[in-house]
Amino acid sequence: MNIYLHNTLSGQKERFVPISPDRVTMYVCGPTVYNYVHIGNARPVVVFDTLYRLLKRHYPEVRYARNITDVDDKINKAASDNRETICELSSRYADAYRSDMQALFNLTPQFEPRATDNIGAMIEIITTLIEKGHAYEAEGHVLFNVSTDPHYGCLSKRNLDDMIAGARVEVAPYKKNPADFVLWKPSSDDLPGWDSPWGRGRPGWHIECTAMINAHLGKTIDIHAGGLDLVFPHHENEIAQGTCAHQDERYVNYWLHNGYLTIDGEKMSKSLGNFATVHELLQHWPGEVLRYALLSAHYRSPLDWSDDALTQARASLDRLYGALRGHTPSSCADTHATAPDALQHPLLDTLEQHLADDLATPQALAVLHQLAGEANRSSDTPSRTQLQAVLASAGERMGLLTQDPESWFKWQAPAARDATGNGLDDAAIEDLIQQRRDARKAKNFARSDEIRDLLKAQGIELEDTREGTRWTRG
RNA sequence: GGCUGGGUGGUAGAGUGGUCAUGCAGCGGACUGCAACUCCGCGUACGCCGGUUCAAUUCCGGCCCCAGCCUCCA
Repeated sequence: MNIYLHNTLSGQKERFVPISPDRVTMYVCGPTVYNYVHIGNARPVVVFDTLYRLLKRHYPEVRYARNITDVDDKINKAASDNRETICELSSRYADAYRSDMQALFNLTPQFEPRATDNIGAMIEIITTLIEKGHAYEAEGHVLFNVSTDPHYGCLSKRNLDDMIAGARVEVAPYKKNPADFVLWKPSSDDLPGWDSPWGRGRPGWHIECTAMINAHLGKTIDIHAGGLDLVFPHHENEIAQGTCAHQDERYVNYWLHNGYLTIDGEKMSKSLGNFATVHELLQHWPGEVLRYALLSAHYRSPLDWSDDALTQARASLDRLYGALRGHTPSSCADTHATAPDALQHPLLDTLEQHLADDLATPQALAVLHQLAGEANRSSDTPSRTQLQAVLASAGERMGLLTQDPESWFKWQAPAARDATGNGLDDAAIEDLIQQRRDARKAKNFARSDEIRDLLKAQGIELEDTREGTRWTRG
């Protein structure tokens, strides 16, 4: 099966052909850790985690790196505002980021490089760039000279003249060209800094990714992904550095960019302040609902984030998990990722084809619902069990449906749990259900309904089945 | 000003030159002590104006509107 990906470089969907058939290299731009990440920051992680899962099924090895930027002026400012050290602050939010991403059912990449662990590699590249005449030193800074790169602008499809005409480029007096960007800048004593040939200083934003890619994945990699807002200037500058440092060797073959999350049609961003953090959302919603919502639109389209979208995502997952009820997930669920032939069903191939077609997740989700319908309709137990296994495996390809269905239905929001006295615990619920069962046996339906209404007032929904009464926390 | 995307039914969101997306919500029916779950059935859409065509939501042209990038942002 061929995999097709939309490459920002060509503006077209292309067949994916890795440099080596045995090993795919992939790098996703991670966050700057000066705060909790918002759900928009999680979109590329979830989307490209889905790509990672797809690639793992088709290639023997996928080397996946997702960086953490832990040196940045925003971090310096936040730490100073909080009166804590830069290291304390960045470590805390890096940990929060990892746990947030895990809560969204993202697999952990092989490499999670931190900028501050790779300063040496950055200094090396900067030195090379100076030697080759692509960078110059000025007033303690080292700048990349964009006019030495004839291809500058190839990713974002713009030329230098346009950018200068835009007149929004910061024009520092020491720049040869207004579009030149900083590779290294001086640090005063109160700021984090490292010794370098150009004095004590710290790296500019763009150089870290290039250095870490070179260090962990190689000079030329297959896939580099991130949010649309990184196309310019971040990735454009990376290409300039990466190719100029290596004799014009290609830096990245496939550039992938996800669209924005919006709120009321407006881009969610830290600077606008219209964001919801993953940390906060997880107090009210299961992580899987957030993941489903993020996958419900194609990754390159804008996706409007709202409570209604989350409510719909949850209802959709209720349906899918409802079809899985009574099915015990296999103890080694992740074998599905490496053994795609373990289960056979035409819809599994359909699902795989959708995912291989530039991550058509909305269509893939539709396949999940088709499978759920088939499972619900099947009357005999063996075929139902088989369909449930297929559905679970299909869901797992997208990082969904990996939980025990009963746990899904009994999930209680941390926010509700903390508000004591509000939520009934599981034992109290089971006890009331037992009382209701007795009442029903005695045909005391008034009492039975009374208990059901009482539970409903607490957000607990009951379902009477042949095997007994199930309940769901609404 | 330059450059990108996009406008689909109540809603979210795919897709296609002439037959079905799918979910949620809604309506009718079956099931149920009554419900819930589930199943069966139902609905209507493609920004505006032209053009090409036997046929356009889908192709072409124009227009309107929206979002984004050009500055830190996934």
